Amino acid sequence: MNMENQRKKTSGRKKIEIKKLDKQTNKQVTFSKRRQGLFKKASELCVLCDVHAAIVVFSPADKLYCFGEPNTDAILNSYIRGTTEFESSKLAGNSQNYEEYNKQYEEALKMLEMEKKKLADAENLAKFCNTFGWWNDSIDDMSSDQLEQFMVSIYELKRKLIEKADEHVMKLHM
Amino acid sequence: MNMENQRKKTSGRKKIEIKKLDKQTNKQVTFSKRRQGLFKKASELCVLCDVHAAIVVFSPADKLYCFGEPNTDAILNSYIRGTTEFESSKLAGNSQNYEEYNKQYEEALKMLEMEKKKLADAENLAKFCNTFGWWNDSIDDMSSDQLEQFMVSIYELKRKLIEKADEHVMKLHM
DNA sequence: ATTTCTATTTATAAGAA
DNA sequence: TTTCTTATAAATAGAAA
Repeated sequence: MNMENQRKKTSGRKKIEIKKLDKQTNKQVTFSKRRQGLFKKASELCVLCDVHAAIVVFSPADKLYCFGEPNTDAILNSYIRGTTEFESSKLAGNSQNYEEYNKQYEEALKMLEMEKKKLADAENLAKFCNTFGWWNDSIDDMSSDQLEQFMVSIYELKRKLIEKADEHVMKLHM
Repeated sequence: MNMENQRKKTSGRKKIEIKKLDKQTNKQVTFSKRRQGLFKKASELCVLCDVHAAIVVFSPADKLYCFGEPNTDAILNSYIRGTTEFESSKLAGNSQNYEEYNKQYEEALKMLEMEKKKLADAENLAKFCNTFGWWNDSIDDMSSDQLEQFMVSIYELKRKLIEKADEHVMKLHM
């Protein structure tokens, strides 16, 4: 390549901020290009992953463009009915707007599970205590054997809990 | 950087043919990545060109993912009606889906709150037990996490204690 | 299922047609 | 509105985590 007199034909791609484009013409061109890119990406996704998808876009001039694999209507029908071939219960997220919401929900569920697990442990301890009737009778009434066994068991449990505590970092109310 | 012994950490991106991926795991990963990319592109398109769009995709596991600007239902509604007006969706199916979803979330939150309350109670019990030396080892030197685990585990004990403990016994210790 | 890392492959902003 | 060119910005395949 003649570096000496080979001027760059273009300034090349420039970084742009993702915000509403001002110039109408530029907006049109960008829409055209990016819509093509979007549909291409969608197509590749469908082929590569063997999945169905549909896209509906309205141009700046309110013209409708759509993509569908196998076809737009089929996909949208599935979505709208939320059933047929696809169960609505498999809904992973209703839209990008719900994503944050969804995350919160998942988070809440996760924490709930952890709490349940903790309570399950407590339940085991309770059963253990019931076995020795500690709460029905007075400690004074326990035989020395029973008492000793009880304490040993409590120690064991406590040790396990301490070990386990290292795995969990719950700061729910700390 | 040491060029001599600085091995490339990855082979880098490879060109791939756009055809159905065979390996299930790879398909899953690719789907996740490309779906994100697709939604991002859609989002950028909507912002840059100030337009509306919606995407519906079913994952390899038949989970539904969707994107919508301003929201999926509105766009699809417009598409179906063949109009450019963006009315709020009146599609019962989806409304129900959302409501059901919302209900589940609220439910989860409510239960989480209850669990939190229980833990708070357990904490009080732990302090109580410690105060009266019910445990041979002091729990003072337990880390907060350990302590919490411990407290959770004796939650059930506390409940039974409150239910069955003799007022007299309690007063003896107090 | 989502995400990290990084070498490469792709997509594209500009400018002009 | 879509296309061409090209320098550069972005997306992402592969391997793990």
